[in-house]
Amino acid sequence: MAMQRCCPETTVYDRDLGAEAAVFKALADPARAAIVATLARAEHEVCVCDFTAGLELNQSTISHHLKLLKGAGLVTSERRGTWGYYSLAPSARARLEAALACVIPEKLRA
Amino acid sequence: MAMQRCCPETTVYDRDLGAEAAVFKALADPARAAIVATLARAEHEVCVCDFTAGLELNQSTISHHLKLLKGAGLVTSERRGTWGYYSLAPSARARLEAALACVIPEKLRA
DNA sequence: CGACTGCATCGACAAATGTCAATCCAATCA
DNA sequence: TGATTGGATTGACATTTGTCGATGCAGTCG
Repeated sequence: MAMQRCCPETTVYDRDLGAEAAVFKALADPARAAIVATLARAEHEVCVCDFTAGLELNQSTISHHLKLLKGAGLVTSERRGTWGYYSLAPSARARLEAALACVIPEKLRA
Repeated sequence: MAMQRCCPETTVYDRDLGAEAAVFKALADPARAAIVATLARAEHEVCVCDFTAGLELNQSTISHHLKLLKGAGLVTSERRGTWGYYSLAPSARARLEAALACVIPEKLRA
């Protein structure tokens, strides 16, 4: 007797999700999530010194995380004089929502 | 002259975001994102063999990713006979939405 | 029973990641 | 000008991660 198929076969989602995965990766660290959460709640841009004061991490480590977030396009930075300021990128939430919608679309069974 | 403060100071978000970061980390890999995207679109559970056939990865690698996703609580698995089946966890989308809402709450300026 | 098959687990390994100390750079202050 | 300061960059290092090959195991077929 031939072995029955395991199940009605499913085609694996084949579009490349590298970009979506990259967006999630940007938030896949507690420190970076905290930075973004801070920016999202702030009424104005946030000085780097606030992060170095508030997070229990070395200054260079924080600088590194900020750089990653900026690379992911989730935050923007501006330099005024000696100080550096970071803000949530206007599109940040939309980008996250889009990535989520791509991986787990809202629609329930059609 | 005393150096003026850099800006109105901001308090860093202090709740631990380790759990939220972990959820994002689960999707922070293209292969895992593709697996979840497949499950989210499937009308029924998906056999492991569909993943090994559709993804260009070693069988053991796929098994590893499935394990991570299960550990993150995003998928559920069932074993029937020789075959293994995976489904999207019912709470998967809600968990992601909650994590997103925690990091970047919906509200705009109050 | 014995051969086979689907999937999980283990061991190994290269690559990526998070962290810190040290250094560098530009702007400010005295 | 020279000293100081905020923050970025570099180098080093331990840990984690993604991947594969080999092996193990339970269920199936003959």
